[in-house]
Amino acid sequence: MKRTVKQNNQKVTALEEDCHLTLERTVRFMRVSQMFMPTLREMPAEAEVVSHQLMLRAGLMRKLASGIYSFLPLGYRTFRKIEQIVREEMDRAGAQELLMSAILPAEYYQATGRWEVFGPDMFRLKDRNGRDFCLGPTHEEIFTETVKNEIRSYRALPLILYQIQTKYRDERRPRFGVMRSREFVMKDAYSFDRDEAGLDLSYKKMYDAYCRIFDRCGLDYFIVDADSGAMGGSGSQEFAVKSEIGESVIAYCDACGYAANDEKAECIPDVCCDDECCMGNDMLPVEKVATPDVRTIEELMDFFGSQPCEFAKTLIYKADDRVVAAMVRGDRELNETKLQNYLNCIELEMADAETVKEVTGADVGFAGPIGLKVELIVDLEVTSMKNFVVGANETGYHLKNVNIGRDFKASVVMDIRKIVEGDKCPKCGAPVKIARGIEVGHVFKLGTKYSEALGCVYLDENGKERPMVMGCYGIGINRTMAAIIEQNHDENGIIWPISVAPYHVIIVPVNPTETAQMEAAEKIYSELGKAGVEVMLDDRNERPGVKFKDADLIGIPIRITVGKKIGEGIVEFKLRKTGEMVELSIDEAIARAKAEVEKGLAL
RNA sequence: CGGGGUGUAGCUCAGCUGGAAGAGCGCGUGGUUUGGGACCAUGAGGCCGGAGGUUCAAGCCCUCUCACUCCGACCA
Repeated sequence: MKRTVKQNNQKVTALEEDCHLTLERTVRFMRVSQMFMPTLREMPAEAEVVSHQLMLRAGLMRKLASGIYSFLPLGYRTFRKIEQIVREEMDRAGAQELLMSAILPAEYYQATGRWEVFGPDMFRLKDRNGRDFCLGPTHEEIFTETVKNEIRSYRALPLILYQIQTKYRDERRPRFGVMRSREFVMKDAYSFDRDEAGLDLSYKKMYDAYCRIFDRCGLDYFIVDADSGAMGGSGSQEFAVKSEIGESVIAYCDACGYAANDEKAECIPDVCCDDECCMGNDMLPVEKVATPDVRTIEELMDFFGSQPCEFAKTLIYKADDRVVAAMVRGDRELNETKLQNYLNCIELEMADAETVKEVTGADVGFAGPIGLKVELIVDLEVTSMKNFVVGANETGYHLKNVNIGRDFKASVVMDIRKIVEGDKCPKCGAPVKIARGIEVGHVFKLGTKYSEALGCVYLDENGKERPMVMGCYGIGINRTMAAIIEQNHDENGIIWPISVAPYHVIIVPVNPTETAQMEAAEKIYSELGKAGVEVMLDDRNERPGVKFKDADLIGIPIRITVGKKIGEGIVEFKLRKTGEMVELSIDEAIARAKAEVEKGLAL
């Protein structure tokens, strides 16, 4: 058999494109009277955010322990549909699915040092022989190891592998139901390329697949530049669903489309206020001012009667084993991620009072740059300030008219502040806005961090050994599900997009004791099901109000109500999303339902 | 990991100054109902989170502990 060198931009035939594998096998009929669907009338006390409340109320899931949930039939159907969308789009992008174990031996993590880095966030256990294992919090090491063991030649690259697997992280504070849980399902993909150019192609494929996935899920999302954090690597973007309850803070620009999360967002230095204190003034002589009990910026403002931007604050940090100082304008916040990246440390925290005293010789609140013995990282913006106030490194005193360059020197000047609403966009200069988002997906260019640590190498055309260039790509399935609910609900319950709805249609006979109504309902039920529509029949002997409330709560996109007008052959057709309701003949209702479902799945 | 809050029926919660464990909803049974979470009758359901202590007497007071939850810190 002739061996061919795979290209990252390989061509596939139209037939292959059409027939990309789908594993979907779905029950299409469901009688509500038979269903395990424990809906709750009242709001569960433990739930704070809407998605969490609705997932419990609609009987999608139940809690087993803090941050650990079981999915019930209705919830699991949607869960699997999201998985399936992810699967289809990964397959379409040429990634290959496999499944790694959830329980993993410690040695792989020890090899990259992450056995220690993860710390208590990792669920650890021992086998009967006392060997260390963990429940996998992420799988970079295992994928890398697997590929390392099997791939030798550049001919086998590029390669993208993925799995949809349960992950375990012993979060310090599980929150918001499934949004931050200790057990969750993640799609994680890993790309292996010969070089950076190959990585760029693989990354782009995954990026495009992600856009399709979140579009199909009906989500409104940002794609933002992100910090690659402990993952290491050269570039990273986050897919964040717009939501007030999101834990990612995003700076974005309507003018040019720039978006970055707040850890990453680059800050353009602002000239602090007006010409009064900044522009063209000569440097004034330094003055020492007694400022007893004046420590915070607010107190300083009162004391000096001036603007916060006429101060610079000096923050003392502990970075692993060393102590450093960081300086930002008085009204700014330090971006710890930026500082941490520069310092290349694992732990970064504000120094305790004792350390501050040791380093500055003064109590907390009087730290300043002059005479400090430790490394001093100064924010870019400070360099444009003149004659400003700093701590004197002496309890009870500040210094006035201090100037960088003349009075003290920075070890390094760089952007270390946090972006705020109204700052200049780093791309185009327009004022940026700040929003919150739920991180549902993340793509990273890892580079060779893991392949080098684990010896995942290949032989190139010249027989030379080179580390594979890797990328990794995650999507939180549970979190995506919750995010869809956050963006698609009203006061009555969930409003599923058709693409992920547990069933497409629910048929509600108003009075199940009326044979005419039941017969018509049964007919619609069987015809829709035969046509491939997923359909529920609410055949419970309940009052109509109960059935309507449940139908709304569980968010079935299309409701067909069979009531009194069945004598005239008329039923009611209602869309959950718009509330639009029309009276149609049975056949028209069936046709309309089929059309709506087709439209909803077309994306 | 720090700071708060809450643990009483399946769910949501009340329970006064320490003195016989309650309501609404849900559930079983019989009946009446049937267009937005019905009504009547009747019934089942409790280690008052756990342990210790104070007291003649503890759901209630004290100590410890566990769980859940919120805020913060932390978080590929």
